[in-house]
Amino acid sequence: MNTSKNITISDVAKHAKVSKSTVSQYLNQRFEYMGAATRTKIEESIKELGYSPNFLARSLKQKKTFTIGIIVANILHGFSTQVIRAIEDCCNEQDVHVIVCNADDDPAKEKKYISMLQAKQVDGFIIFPTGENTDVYKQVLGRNIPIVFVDRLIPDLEVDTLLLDNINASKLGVYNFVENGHEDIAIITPPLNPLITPRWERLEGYKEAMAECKKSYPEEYIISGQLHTLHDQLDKVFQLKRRPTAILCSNDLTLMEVLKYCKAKSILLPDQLSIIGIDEVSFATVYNPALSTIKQPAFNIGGRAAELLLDHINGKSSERKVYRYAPEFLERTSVKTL
Amino acid sequence: MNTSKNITISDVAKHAKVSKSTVSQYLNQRFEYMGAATRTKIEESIKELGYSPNFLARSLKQKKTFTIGIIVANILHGFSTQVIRAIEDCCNEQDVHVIVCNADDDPAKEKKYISMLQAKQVDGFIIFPTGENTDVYKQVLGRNIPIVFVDRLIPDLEVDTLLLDNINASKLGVYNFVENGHEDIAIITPPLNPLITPRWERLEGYKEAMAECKKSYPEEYIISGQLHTLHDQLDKVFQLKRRPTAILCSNDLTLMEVLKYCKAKSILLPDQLSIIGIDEVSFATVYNPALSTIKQPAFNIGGRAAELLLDHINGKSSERKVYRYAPEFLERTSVKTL
DNA sequence: CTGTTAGCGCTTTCAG
DNA sequence: CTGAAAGCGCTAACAG
Repeated sequence: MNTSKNITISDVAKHAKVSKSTVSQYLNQRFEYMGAATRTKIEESIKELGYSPNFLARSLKQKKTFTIGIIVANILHGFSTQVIRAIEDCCNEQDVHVIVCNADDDPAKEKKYISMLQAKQVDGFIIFPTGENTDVYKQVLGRNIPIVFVDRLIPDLEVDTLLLDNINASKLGVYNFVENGHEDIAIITPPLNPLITPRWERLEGYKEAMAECKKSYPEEYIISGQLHTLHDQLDKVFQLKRRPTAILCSNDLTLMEVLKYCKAKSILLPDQLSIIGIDEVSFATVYNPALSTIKQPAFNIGGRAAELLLDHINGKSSERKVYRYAPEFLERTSVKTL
Repeated sequence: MNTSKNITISDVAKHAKVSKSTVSQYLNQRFEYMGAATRTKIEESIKELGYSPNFLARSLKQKKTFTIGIIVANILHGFSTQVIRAIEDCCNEQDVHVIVCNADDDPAKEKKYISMLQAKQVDGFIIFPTGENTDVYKQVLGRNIPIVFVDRLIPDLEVDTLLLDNINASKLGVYNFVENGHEDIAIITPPLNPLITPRWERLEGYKEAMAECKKSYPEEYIISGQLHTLHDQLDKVFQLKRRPTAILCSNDLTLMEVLKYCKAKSILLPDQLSIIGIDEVSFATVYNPALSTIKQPAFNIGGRAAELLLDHINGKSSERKVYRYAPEFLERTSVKTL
């Protein structure tokens, strides 16, 4: 076993008294036309010298790095981390590496990361897009580097996109409230940026379901804004003479805000307020009361995203399309029957 | 802007009518002795051609990838993800990339990842070691690739190691129980693998604190085992005539198990059982009751780990040592005063 | 079945 | 201030 000095394929070749290319053949498992003796010689030399091949050099030559980049809009969402885990599992099986970057909902950061990863010659991208970098996505695609989008739709781009059936996710929530006798149902969501698909789709689903169920709601019932402003907004809603008896939380982060608020104001769940959250959270079952949630099939989404990307990378490409995933309602005990 | 074909430094050189090396100078910000005219010419050519440099080639030449690898024993611990976030923040500032691998508490997987990352020529490692790969760590060190360990001590290795003062973490918990009048205090921990520092140190802290406080405990109060066996073990403990009134959860995962158990058995917190968890959890403040926790300064640990590693990589090395971090007790309402 | 040769795209002396 | 040339470690024809 060597210390310090890097040992290369030539060293192995010399030691085994063969040429570099023969060693290279060996490394790439092309034993077919190789003498058994040669093979063992090389094997031994590699062991003795403690040689390990330099991926960089190989990648440079092959123009392929066996590495993909993931750019996630906001790593703080449980959904993102679950999807990432699934992608990693899938990629590891095929010995492809994954580099994860968190754009922090900042298009400038996203752009920077895309450039960095391109410079690193990643073979493809899985992106949870911030939405404001269509030109950058186009440029990547123009270089024939495949992309798969997750969670958000980007218009006018021929790219596979996987996301929740958000409309139905919200509907599931509203229906459950209605079935349990609720009339005054509010929704809470992060800022309604039109570029962020799930947000407005989930709101849309809420509106549609409310209409279908013939429930009216004052505009204050659409509680939306930066996380830290939500507390004050909730305050206002709860001072309305027509107080909501139920709130649909459009993601895990807003759910946390509602929980914090209720705790601070000693609002008893579910007696004084019923809640349902879109996105599964780790503590849903152990919370008091157990939280009813609408789960995204994060694992399936991540796995499929990885498969699709890997297929495109390997040329097993098919037509690009949008894949919608059905939400799953997990009924627990945070909705009171009125 | 080009499509498909890769454009290289030579293309830029040609377009700008200078030599490759001049362009290289430009890319590396060595403008000092460069004609202003040349500089603008190159700048424009780069823009026009949509050129972006190939990191791989540069890395191959410079024998430096500006990439570090993180190998985490188990990504499911909230602590791990927090530390990783801190490392990433620190590295991003210096434009170094991070590749994260999850060993899943499996030494074989850890070994495989270390090899892969070495092949990728990472400049250094931050490892949450599984503990059973000392020879591999040595081999890496032998190649002059720096390592920093986090969370777990590896004997006989001259490597910076950052971890919690586990003994005192447990003590903080026990003391708080005792101050609140508890006599029958148990601890719950994952399997007591002697190679996994925090586990036995936390148990040790429990024992010491109990001794200091002159509290006795039957051996059943040391509840330890794989997560899925904990439910049954808790059952046994609660059938003891001397039932514990308090449990110290030695990490976030065991805390979850206790919470699940209490929920299943309708054990009321904190009236029928007081609990404190080591490791902060996202829902600690919103839980009912709010959970008292002992927090690790994950952000500081991660940041410092990155700094130390980057220093070693850049040769600004100092003596290797063990850094201990003080735990922080966050008192909330999951401990009842008897 | 094995060796020779020519690069992959970039950096880096060293001349000019 | 700029260019020529060598080479990082590996792969891939193409001969032999």
